[in-house]
Amino acid sequence: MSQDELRVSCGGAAAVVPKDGTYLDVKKALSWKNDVLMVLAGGEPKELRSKVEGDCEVVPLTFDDERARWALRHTASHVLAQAVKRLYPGVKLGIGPAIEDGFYYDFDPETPFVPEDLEKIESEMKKIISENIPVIREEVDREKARKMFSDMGETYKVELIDELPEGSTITVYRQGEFADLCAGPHVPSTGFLKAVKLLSLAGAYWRGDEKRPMLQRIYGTAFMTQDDLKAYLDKLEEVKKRDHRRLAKDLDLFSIQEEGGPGLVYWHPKGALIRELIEDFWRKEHRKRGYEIVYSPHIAKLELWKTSGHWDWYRESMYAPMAIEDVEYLLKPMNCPFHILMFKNKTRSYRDLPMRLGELGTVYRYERSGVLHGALRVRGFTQDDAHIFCTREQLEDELVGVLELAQFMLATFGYDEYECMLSVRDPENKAKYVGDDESWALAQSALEEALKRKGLAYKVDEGEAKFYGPAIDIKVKDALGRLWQGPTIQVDFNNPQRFDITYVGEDGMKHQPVMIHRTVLGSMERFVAGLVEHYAGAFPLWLSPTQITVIPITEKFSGYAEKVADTLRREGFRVNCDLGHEKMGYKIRQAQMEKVPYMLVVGAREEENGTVAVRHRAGGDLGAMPLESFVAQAKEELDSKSLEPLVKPGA
RNA sequence: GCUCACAUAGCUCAGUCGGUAGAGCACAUCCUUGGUAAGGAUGAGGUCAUCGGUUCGAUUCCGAUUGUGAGCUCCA
Repeated sequence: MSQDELRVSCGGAAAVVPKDGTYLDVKKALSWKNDVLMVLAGGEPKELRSKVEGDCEVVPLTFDDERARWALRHTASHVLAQAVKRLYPGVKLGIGPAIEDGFYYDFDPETPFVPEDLEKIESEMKKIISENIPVIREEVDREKARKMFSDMGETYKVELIDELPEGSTITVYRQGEFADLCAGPHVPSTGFLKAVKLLSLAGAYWRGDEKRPMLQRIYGTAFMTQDDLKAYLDKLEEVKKRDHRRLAKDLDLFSIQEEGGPGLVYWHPKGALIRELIEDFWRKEHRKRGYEIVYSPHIAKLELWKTSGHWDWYRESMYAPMAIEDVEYLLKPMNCPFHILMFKNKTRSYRDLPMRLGELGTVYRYERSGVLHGALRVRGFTQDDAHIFCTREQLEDELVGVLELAQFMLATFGYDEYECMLSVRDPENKAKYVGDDESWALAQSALEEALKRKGLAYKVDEGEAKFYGPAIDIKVKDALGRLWQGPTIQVDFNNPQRFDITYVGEDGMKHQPVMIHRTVLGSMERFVAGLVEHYAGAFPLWLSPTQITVIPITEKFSGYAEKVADTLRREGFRVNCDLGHEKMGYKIRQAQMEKVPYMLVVGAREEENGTVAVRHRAGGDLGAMPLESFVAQAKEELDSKSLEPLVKPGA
């Protein structure tokens, strides 16, 4: 082997490339397929177009690898920008990164884009892709880059260059007539893009700062094949089908009324029933674990909110004060001050601790109109709130108890996967937080220990703590793999101080309790909306508003149908007896669309034998079985809060 | 709050290049008595989000307001 050659190995295979060769040469030499987008050389991710730096072991990276995927999509965003520049030369470029499921590019157009423009832009992108333009990386010095982009009128790019730290390598990527300030990496040419699609158009502030100009962002995505792209678009359709706003309307669960005001939820009978069932479950599980359930008012004197610190820290999220007999009152955005007042109502002993006060407390927060979203983000909502007052020594055990409760309740609803975050204070900026180092250390280690004792993996999120203490934030994964804000548990040393609450210890001295703020479900509005999407509207038996529909084949059997329905009602089921004079197929369709778990079809055969022909909304026809047999199995399903149907096909 | 888009019957949506509107589903009545996802007929139902402007005339064009959606930002 000559000195002008480099030896590259890959698994068992090996190749020799010229000394100034690139990984494209390696690709050729090793006959890699075109799905290789990047390589790992000596463990470092490299573009295919970069030079081989020495003898090394390489690993080809395809779309399955996150880095390669991001490179491909990042190139797609450049193609988008190139297409836009070809069609609208006066447009100024913002930034255009790859994101989780695709990419976007921010533009400052002379005249705003309209949705129809996307089609035009997309077909120009396809042209650029078919031209298979090489994507070339180029290092430039700061002055040259600055001049280049200011000559092009790209003022946003110039701003970015000016903010790059001293001594950093500035790179420009060129593809044909188009050039962009960009750190890379990219795929070697535009022809590597096989399936791209532009998805939506939206506003976005320059650098996410609302004081800066609003740019127009075009979102898109890219895959290796049209089939994969289609699968992704189908998934978006599935998400749309499960949308709680759609399903809540179809299933008549809740609404938001224009006449009533934005962000305020109206729970219709069926939605209210689901909520009631969840709340009953919530109360039962809390009482079991030593919680006491309370109610507190909806308004309180402004003075109270000053004491709690809300007036200083939370004012912009609160509804304006109302004057009542010359005293200002505020609608509550949180329940904590009320629970503190209850604690404070009499002298507390260490024997009273831990004191766990729970409340399904309805709070109101002023949310900016643009952030409201169905029942997920609203202005009035009911938190499943609780505050635990305990000693420092009890803190860790209490936190474990909260985690156990949270895990149990979430599992009941079918949420088995979580991501836990430990939100701690920003070590660089301790002034932002109240309380001494010792308290913070104690709180943090208690939270950490509790997570470890429950065997929960977690990530530490610096700077995400509330001003009064560190927290555990749990995100739960739903049936589509999406993450939802779940339980949050916060340790608070601040409010006990502000309200000067104490208990008398064993030593007869006054001590300050620690406070834990915690919610398991979050809010009833958000939780039920999340459940609607998680279950795609098909609630498990115990939560279904109508659990069983009895369908007589003809009116002749309505007597038997009513008898069956009565029996089921006596057994505690929510039953609808469909005596309408439609055909059976029609009634089944109605029940299917209402997502009623069980349909019992009864006709001559059933009446004669005292049976019911059972149909499950997902499992279909289960055949006939004695009514008692159905009742026994369905009761088991109901009482165990089973997520799966437990009624088995009859003989 | 900001950018862009949208607002027609309970729901999903047509439509009017400006002359006060239509379908399917749902609803009501009647006929049909039918074995596992839509039987038939008839009927009722809309100040085309609200308020202004332009016009002989506005649901249609323009403006404002309200609400909704996609995002930015923020959060239970």
